[in-house]
Amino acid sequence: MPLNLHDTLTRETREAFPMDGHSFRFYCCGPTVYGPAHIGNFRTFVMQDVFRRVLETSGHETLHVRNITDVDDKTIKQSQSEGVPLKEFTDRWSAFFNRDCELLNLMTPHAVPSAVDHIPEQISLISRLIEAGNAYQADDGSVYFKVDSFAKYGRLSRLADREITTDVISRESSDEYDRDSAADFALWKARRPEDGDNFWNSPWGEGRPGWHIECSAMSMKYLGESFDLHSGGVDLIFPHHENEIAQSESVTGKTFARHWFHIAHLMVEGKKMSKSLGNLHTLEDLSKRGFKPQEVRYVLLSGSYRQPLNFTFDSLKAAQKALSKLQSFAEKIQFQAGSEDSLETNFGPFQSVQDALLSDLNTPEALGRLFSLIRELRDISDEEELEAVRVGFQATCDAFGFIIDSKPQAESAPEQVQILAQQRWDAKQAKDWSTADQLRQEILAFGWTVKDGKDGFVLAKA
RNA sequence: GGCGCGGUAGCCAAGUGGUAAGGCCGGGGACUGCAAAUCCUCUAUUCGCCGGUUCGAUUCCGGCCCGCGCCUCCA
Repeated sequence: MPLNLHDTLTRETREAFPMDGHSFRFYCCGPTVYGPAHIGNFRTFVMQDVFRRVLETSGHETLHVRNITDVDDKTIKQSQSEGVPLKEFTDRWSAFFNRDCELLNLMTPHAVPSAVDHIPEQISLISRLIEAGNAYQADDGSVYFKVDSFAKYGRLSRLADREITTDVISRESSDEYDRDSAADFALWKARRPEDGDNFWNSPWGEGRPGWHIECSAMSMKYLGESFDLHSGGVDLIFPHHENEIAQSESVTGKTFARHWFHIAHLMVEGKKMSKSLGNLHTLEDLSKRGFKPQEVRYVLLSGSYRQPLNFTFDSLKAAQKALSKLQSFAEKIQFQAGSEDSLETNFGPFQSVQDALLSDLNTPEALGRLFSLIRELRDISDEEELEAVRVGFQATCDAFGFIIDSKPQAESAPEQVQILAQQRWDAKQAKDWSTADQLRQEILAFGWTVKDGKDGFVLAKA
């Protein structure tokens, strides 16, 4: 069964398949590294990760590229205000981003190119655009893409016939760059005093690349002039992806990306995330509030990627419970998580879960089926059947990117607490209930709680 | 104004032209010295409002109300 995925360009759900019949090549617009990424950003990256996982658990090979945007107005301004060189600044936030990705169990892309590391490639692309008559240098030294030169401009966003509103005109007049038409966008930005040391030499003088050109240059370098799929948040449809198509196809004359995959935004408590509302959560913030990255991942997968998803603390708590339910199931079937070096492809009894994922990455439907199946499969005792359940559960966890293990790493309690807990257990074995209860209170005073099992106790933070 | 999306139980959220998945919360039960965990079970005569098409619509069409996104560098 193939993976069917909605395509923004055609507005149809189409089969996503590798054009070379072998490896699925796709590009994801990565973060601008000027601060910590928030969970809205990660909704996009988590969905892209699941997309890759669904391909790989279906037996496809992938070639996954995700860039780092490390030069733009924000990175420059922010690094300057901190008095740090741009590279040092962006390296720091790139590392921070990578750490968050690891915490969320995102598979590492096969290539993670950065804009600053690909200045020559971008310059080369711009040169070709000028030669082909699709770009021009304005009086201020900047180079712009001539939107009128690309007939298909606006096809992706369907904004081709949009009117120039007063809003746009006022922005244009306050723009510090000169261009022929308000729709034209910068490929190369001439050096300005406020850019400081952050400029590079080019055939058009000192300056820096515009935003859109980096993704064209890097995607084509690593994936070829024509590749299988391009992805990002919905906000990138216009102008970013529209501009990438114009630049790339003007140069190559070939279809840039065959499939466009866009992820809807995350809302927080029914509202758009914004700094002013104070609802821009990061993994670090949520961790301080006691929530684990995997729980965040679960919430991000609990809604359809094509619809805005409402993030609430209630849903985060629901995710905790739901995951512990999977944990219980894993313990019941004595599941041991395998290595993630290669993903399991045999879903077996969990086939219907994979089917839901293959149906336009319907993660909520897939989760629904997973929980229904768990109820049915938990009482299987035949060892052969049980093994098939374990394998299928592995494939399921691999597809969602969940790490479930039947042996949870218990937080090690202070020695004092462990001694008390052992004493309590001994008292309990001696049926000395009053001593046992008293010790439970003492343990609680240390912030720990005891859970009894058949053969012993487990300590957990209260 | 232009383009686009959505309104499903207390919350999150799927889905279908044929009579509403799943998770959380809540109720009941089993188990349990206590506690927790775990398991079983129950909970929308109804899918924003009003019309239309149809044997039948939450699902298709039209109108209305409400919310949201994008409209030049925000995932």
